[in-house]
Amino acid sequence: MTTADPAPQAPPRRRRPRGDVRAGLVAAGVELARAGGPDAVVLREATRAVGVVPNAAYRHFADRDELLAEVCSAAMLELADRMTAEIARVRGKRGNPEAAQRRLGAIGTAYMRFAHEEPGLFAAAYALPEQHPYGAAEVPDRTPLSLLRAALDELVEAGVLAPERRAGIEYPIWATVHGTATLTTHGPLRDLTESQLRQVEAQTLAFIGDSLTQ
Amino acid sequence: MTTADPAPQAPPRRRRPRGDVRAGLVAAGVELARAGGPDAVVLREATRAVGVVPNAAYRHFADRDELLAEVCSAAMLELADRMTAEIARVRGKRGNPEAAQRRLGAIGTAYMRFAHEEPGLFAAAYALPEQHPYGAAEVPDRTPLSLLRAALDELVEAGVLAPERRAGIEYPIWATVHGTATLTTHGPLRDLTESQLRQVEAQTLAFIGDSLTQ
DNA sequence: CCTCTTTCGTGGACACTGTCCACATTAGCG
DNA sequence: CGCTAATGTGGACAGTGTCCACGAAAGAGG
Repeated sequence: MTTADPAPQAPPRRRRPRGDVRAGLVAAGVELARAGGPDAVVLREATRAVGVVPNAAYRHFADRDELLAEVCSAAMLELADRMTAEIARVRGKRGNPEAAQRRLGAIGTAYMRFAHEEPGLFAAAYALPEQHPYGAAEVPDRTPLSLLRAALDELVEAGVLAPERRAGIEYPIWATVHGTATLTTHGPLRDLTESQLRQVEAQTLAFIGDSLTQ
Repeated sequence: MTTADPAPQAPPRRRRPRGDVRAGLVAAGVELARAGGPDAVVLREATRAVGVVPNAAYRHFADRDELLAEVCSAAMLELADRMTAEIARVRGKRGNPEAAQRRLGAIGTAYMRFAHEEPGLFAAAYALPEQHPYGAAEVPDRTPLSLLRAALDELVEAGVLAPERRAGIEYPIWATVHGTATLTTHGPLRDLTESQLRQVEAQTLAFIGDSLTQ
C-alpha cells in the first residue's frame, strides 16, 4: 500500500458542514429533554449522540446552560406550533362569538395536551436557565403568549369579553392553564386517573370561561 | 497523660444522639434548597454541614431522592404554615361572606408571597422526586390543599359560592394561584417590576373572585 | 497554486457528584 | 460483662461540567 489514502480505517476527524454540529447538539438535547426533562440534557451525552468529543460543544456554546437555553427555545416553539395547529382546526369566521370562544379553548386544550404528551419537553420549555432573558430570540407570532393575546383580542372583538377587562387578563388565564398543566404532569396531581384528569382539565377551561363571561 | 481522655485533639468520631444526624441532614438540605432550589440539595454538601462523612447519609436515606423528598415535605409544611398564619390574620366570624372571601384571598396572597420570599423553598416544595407519592406522610390539616378546601367550604356556607359549583373547584383555583406563582418566580414572568408583579397578583385574585361569584 | 490565519475537533486533566464495598467503632441489649 | 445491630469511616468507581494546550481542516489573500 503506497497510497496515502487517509480514509480506510481511521478517519477520526471528518469535519461536518458548517454549523451542523451545533444543530446536531441542539437536536440531541431536545431528544434528551423529551425523554427525561431538562435535567436529562447532559452535555456529554449530546456530544456522544453527535459523535464528537465532549469539548467540541464548547466551540458552539459557552456552557451547558447555553445549550439548555437553545433546547428550551425549541421546546417552546413546538408548544406554540401545536397551539397554532389546534386553533386552526376551529372553524368559524373571526369575530364570531362561539368560534372565538372555541379558539380560546383550543389554546388551553393544546397547552395541556402538550404537557401530557411531552412532559419532558414541556418541563424543558420552562426550564430557562438564569441569565437568559425570556423571549430574546422569539418570533412574536409563534409564542404561546402572543397566540393567547390574539385569541383574547378576538374575544373582545366578538363582544364576549368587555374591553375594559381586557388589559392584562392574559396573565391569570395563562397562569390557570399553566398551573393545571404543571400540577397534573410533574406536580402533586400527577397520579390522577385518565378520567379525573379530563375532568380537571374541563373544569379548568370552564373556570376560565366563567370568569371571562362574568 | 495517663487518662484515656478521648476528646483533646482527635475525636473524629463522636456519635450524635439518636436521630440527630438525620434531622441535621434534613435541616441542612432545607437551607440548601432555600438558597438554591432543589438542585442545590446535594448530599455531600449536607453531610459536610452536619460534620459527617458523605456515606453516613446512607444510614438514614436510601439515596439522595429520599433526602430531597424529606426537604420537599418540610418546604410544603412551611408553605402551609404561612398560609395558616395569613388566614388567622383575617377577622370576622366564620360564615360571614366578606370574611370568607378575605380568607380565600389570604390563602392566595400567602401562597404567592411565599413563592417570592422563598423562591428556592417554593421550588423545592414542588420538586417531589418520582416514586414518592404525594401526601404520603402529610398531616391532612396542614397541607395547602386542605386549607384551600376549608376556605371554599366556608364560601359555600356563607352563600358566596353556589353549592353545585363547589365540587372540584379547588383544582382550578389552586392552579391559577400556582401558575401565577411559578410564572413570576422561575418562569418567563420572573423579570417583572415590583409594581407589575403586584398588579398581576391582584389581577389573579380578582380573576378567581370573578369566576366564583359568577 | 501556495501560504497563512481562523475555525473547530481532540486528548488529557481537574474538581465535583452520587453511590457502593469492606471495615471499625459504638450503643444498648441480654 | 459480652454480643449484636446500628452507625460512622476510608477508599473506590463511574459520570458530569469545564479548562488548557495541541493539531488539523477550511477559507482568504496573494
